[in-house]
Amino acid sequence: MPELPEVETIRQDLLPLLVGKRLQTPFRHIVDPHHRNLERAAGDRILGLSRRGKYLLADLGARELVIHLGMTGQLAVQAAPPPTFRHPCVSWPLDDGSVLWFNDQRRFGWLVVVDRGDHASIPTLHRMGPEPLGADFDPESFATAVARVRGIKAALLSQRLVAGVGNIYADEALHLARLHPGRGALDRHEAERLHAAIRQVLGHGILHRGTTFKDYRDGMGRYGGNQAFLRVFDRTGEPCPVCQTPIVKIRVAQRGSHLCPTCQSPGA
DNA sequence: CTCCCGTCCTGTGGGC
DNA sequence: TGCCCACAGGACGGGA
Repeated sequence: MPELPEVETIRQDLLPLLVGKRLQTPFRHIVDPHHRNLERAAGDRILGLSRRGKYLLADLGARELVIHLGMTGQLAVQAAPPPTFRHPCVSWPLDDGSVLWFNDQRRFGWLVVVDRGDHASIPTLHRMGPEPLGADFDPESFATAVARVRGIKAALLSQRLVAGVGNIYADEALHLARLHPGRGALDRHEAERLHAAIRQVLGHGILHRGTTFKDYRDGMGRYGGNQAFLRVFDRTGEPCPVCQTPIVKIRVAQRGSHLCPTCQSPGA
């Protein structure tokens, strides 16, 4: 499940392989409504590769290629398809003989060409909250926002309070901030703890080149390294790194949620 | 408008 | 051993 650190790692890997190259006619290996208007970008040159939350944005000048990797999406830029790409969805030749390969086992990923900056057809991107590692993700605005929420984990996953947090880093940040995922409105101190925790877990995730829980690979097909540093995610029954209480897994916001029942008591 | 929940998809693993 | 089914989850969209 690529979240902000994984997508940022892929962006850094692919940037030098894509910028300056011209997209040719894409080949669709499968029919999927998640892959929209790709033919519109045939002939466009890739001018830049940026990231917004979990979305990759390839700047095509008048247009933009928007990529969301979903659960299992993988990208590679090379002449032949990586042998591990057993579910190829789109292969997109570039003008230097290399190919942008998109592989997606569970097909929750999105590939969409839009007019540059026109995100109206992509609701989550359109309403995306501030970049967590940017200056406009400030504690004051965040505290105001989380003072109104019904469930803090659902709010984090919505992308509207802050960009790029998914299930893994939500659990990690909530544990670091000592907040139960089912908590409602947060007070000022709690909000400041969570704000700092989000920055820390995402920053460390990038430094470790992402978390490979199962499927994630970087832009060169390599595993991430952050899984060795996870505090609670997928550590059910293992001791809390703070107090040694066994980590439990519960359902919050329709998602599996890992937490320490001592550090993250529901009432605190 | 917001909130909640079903839907999409396939590999995996537990139960029998 | 082999089969079946529940489960995993990001974003969307329909209904309340």
